[in-house]
Amino acid sequence: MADDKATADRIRSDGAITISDVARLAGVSKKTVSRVVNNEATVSDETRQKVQKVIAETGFVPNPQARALAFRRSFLVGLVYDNPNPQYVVNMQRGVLDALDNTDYQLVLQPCDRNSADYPDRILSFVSMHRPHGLILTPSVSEDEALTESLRRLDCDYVVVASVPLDIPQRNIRTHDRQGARLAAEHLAQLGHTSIGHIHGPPLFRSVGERLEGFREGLEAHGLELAPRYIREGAYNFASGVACGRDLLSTEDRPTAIFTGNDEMAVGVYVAAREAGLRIPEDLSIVGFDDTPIAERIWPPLTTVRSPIREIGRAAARLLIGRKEPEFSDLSEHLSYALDLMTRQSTSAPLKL
Amino acid sequence: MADDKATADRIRSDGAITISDVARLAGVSKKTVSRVVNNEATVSDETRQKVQKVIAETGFVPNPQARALAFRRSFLVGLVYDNPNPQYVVNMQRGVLDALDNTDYQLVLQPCDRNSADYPDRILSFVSMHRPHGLILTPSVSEDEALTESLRRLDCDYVVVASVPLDIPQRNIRTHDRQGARLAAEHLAQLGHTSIGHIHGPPLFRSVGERLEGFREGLEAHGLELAPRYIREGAYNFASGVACGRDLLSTEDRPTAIFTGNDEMAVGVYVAAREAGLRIPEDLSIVGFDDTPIAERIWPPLTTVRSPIREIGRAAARLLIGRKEPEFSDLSEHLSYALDLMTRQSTSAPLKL
DNA sequence: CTGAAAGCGCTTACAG
DNA sequence: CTGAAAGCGCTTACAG
Repeated sequence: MADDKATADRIRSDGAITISDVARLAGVSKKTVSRVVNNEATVSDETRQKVQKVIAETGFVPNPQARALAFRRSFLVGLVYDNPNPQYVVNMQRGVLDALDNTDYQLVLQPCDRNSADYPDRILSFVSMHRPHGLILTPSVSEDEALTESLRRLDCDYVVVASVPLDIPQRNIRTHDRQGARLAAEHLAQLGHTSIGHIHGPPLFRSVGERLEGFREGLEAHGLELAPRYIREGAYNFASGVACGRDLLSTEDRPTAIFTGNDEMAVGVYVAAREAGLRIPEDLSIVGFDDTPIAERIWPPLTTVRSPIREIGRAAARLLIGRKEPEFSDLSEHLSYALDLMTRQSTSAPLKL
Repeated sequence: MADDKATADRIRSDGAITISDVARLAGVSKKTVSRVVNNEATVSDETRQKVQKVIAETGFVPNPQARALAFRRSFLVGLVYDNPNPQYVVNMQRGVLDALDNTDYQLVLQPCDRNSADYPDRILSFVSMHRPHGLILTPSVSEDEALTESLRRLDCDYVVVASVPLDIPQRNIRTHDRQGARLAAEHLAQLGHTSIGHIHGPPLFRSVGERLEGFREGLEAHGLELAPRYIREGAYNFASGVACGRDLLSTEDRPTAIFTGNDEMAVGVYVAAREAGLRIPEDLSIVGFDDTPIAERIWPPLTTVRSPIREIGRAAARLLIGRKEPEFSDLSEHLSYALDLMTRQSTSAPLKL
């Protein structure tokens, strides 16, 4: 009783309970409390329960800064991205935050630009300064094998999200862009299109090649060809969609359908079609990629390949933190994501069959 | 020489230079190095230069975890938001990241939901656990005075972004939503509209009242009235824009122009107009708010009030970290932001004058 | 203007 | 299975 009061008095006035308080209250050493907190096996059930009881009663939460200093590793998870599409970024963030919810980890943002002078250095200096628990790399940075090698050298854990197998499976969340693009091709082929164009993104993204090849394969499966004169290179943004769309639609034997590497460029093609006096889908069918919100809001609503970005972000974060947390360890079935085709009103059979 | 080698040998093999290394190499105490790093005044020029030279040569970067533990304050800046608009979120993030660039601070994301059961607690427990350098609060969380009071009690610094004066000026970045809405009203009045509707957002946001009142004031300045039967409450999202648009346009004496509280709802009104067989802008003029990317991508491009969100994010972060960094201290002229009207093709004179 | 000691709240390395 | 000591890399509080 008197003892309880005396110990209570020693608890700091700002209300923060420390490991020493818990140790004293439970009548064990700090090291034992540490063992319980870190879920180490070698603690007797009796001791563990005694400590857990005190932790629950006091509301003790270990100080992340102190743990980080001692562990030489912080509780930050870095999300590294160079995707110009805000919707992609937000969805990925949401997925990661879903997984980090109710854990000790915090999400810190690391946008980057592979063309910038300080490109890998900024990321690497974040890593060596802050020693994050790990990094989640999204395309196209995820495809920079020089970067991942540097991370390994710095002993920094990471997960890559990519459309191709890039790293050991335990570090790779795969999206089947090739298969998704094939769905787009089959859809257009089944509608009866034969003159079909494609606007792809910057070749820096490995997904660009995957989508192109998947699309080509899908057409070939229906005896169709993707003619080189119907292929254009865009920049994954709206303006390049407008420009490439104008270009493709200005030729005499223009395509009757266009598949774009993302929704942003598809929306650009809408503008080019309008300028050319072409109705969608009667005169021109359009298929996008990503299923971002604008796909549903624009008129006519855009047929597009759906990529479950939020789920992918969640899986990536779980994979990263799951290496230590046992409850997240069974992820084998989530390492790879198939894509769907969202069929809307921007596609129909071509008029001039 | 032999001495140099001996000291060099003592530097840890993982390449991390510590304050002790710098102190030894510069022939001063750790405390003096600490003074230089933290820009404290009471160091002689000679000593300061000696230390800075060693810091430059060794590439010493103070360990943020150790500093955080000793300072009882981390180098994290939390961005707290409950805005459902991804574009707003991304732009705000970009602005904050602009300001944090080349500083020691990292951005951590704290999305929240004021209707959730763990609403303020999750934020407060982040604060008491991670002791962030400060928080940036955006609408509508920024308007929760119970939250800011709790933050002050926890001795947590913060900056609020809001359309009304909410806190002491040193903690408040203001956006002049009222004035922006007035611009929208004047534009429609000058075009000759007299039956004008308004779809506002959830009253939880103070900006909703500001925009409504500013719009009303702008109309009244032109002798026009905002009739209660032309006012609807939306949810700041696409679906509610469609629903409120349908509702407003289904009446016999429907308005010839609609001002919506954000672009998302404006795009919803496009759908309702299309369903009702109304042409934009000939039969119906629409004005949005925010100037998000969709405003330029949709057809016809949307006239909307532009809010410089990225700049606001930058100013908020500079204000927060500027309390200590002298180079950011002159911010008086950036504490308040006027809005512009982006006039595009969704507005014109009404047909039935 | 400068420094030696103690401390921030944890974990590691070691011992038993 | 458990603990005492030392250490992580800084800053605070104090002394001079």
